[in-house]
Amino acid sequence: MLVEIDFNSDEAIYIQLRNQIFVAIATSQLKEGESLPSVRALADKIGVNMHTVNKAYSTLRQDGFLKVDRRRGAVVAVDIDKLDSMAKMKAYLRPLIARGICKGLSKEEVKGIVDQLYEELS
Amino acid sequence: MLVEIDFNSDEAIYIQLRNQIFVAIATSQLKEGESLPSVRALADKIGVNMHTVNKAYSTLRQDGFLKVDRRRGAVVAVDIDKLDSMAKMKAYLRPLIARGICKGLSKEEVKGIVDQLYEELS
DNA sequence: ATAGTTGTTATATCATAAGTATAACAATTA
DNA sequence: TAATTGTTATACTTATGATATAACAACTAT
Repeated sequence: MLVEIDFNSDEAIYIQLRNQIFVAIATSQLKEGESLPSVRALADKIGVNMHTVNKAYSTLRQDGFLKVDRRRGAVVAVDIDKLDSMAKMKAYLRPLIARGICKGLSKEEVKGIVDQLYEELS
Repeated sequence: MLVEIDFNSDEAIYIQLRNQIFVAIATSQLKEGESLPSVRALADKIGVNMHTVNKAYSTLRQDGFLKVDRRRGAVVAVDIDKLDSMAKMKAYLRPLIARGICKGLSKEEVKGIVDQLYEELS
């Protein structure tokens, strides 16, 4: 699993890290049951503080993407709650779609992008 | 144009404001060429500082949603750049779609939500 | 048993961003 | 002339992100 952090980005490091773990799980680079690097190891690898990685792991655990196994560390364990996931997706999507409509993007164009991303991330 | 700010939200006030203006423009509650409330008036109405509203207006201007006419104040003027808008939409969407795939959402389910939002926001 | 590693928690510090508070400016409007 | 427009400047407080040590209980390996 490769990690690329942009230190000049306006996006928080732990958010960048979380997003890349999303992508890694979606693309099965990280599979269910697989262990993630330890917070200290990953922090050392990408050159950030331990707590920054820990924050990413903590939010991922709270949002049902990881579980902590005392023996194996942080383990990919996706908690499936379809209704909740649909509701969150809709909430996250609303301002984005509104923005797109303002800019004249058609429903078909947006759905085309969704298709591209599913192709890219599945 | 009604504005609702959640002061307990983790989302910045000027971001909440910007998102609601996205929705207002998309739903034609705010039409092309129409004037927005003055920064002072809107700030007073929703109970925040003038500069918070000004920051929302400034980012909207920078991103091509408003223009400033000295005579009429902040005016809705959407700058259409299809390629740029598509690229931004894809960039914003990527981590969201990755998240959805992790949670087992199908391409059809996501596109269904897009349909709902276009219905709701057009 | 000892030493090391796991995630986690607790403080503390620093830098940046968000939000507030006044004040002023040039341009426009009534 | 007086008031309002967006904008800029300065200063302050608060919240958050990131870093830095340090420690803890639970587990692993030697």
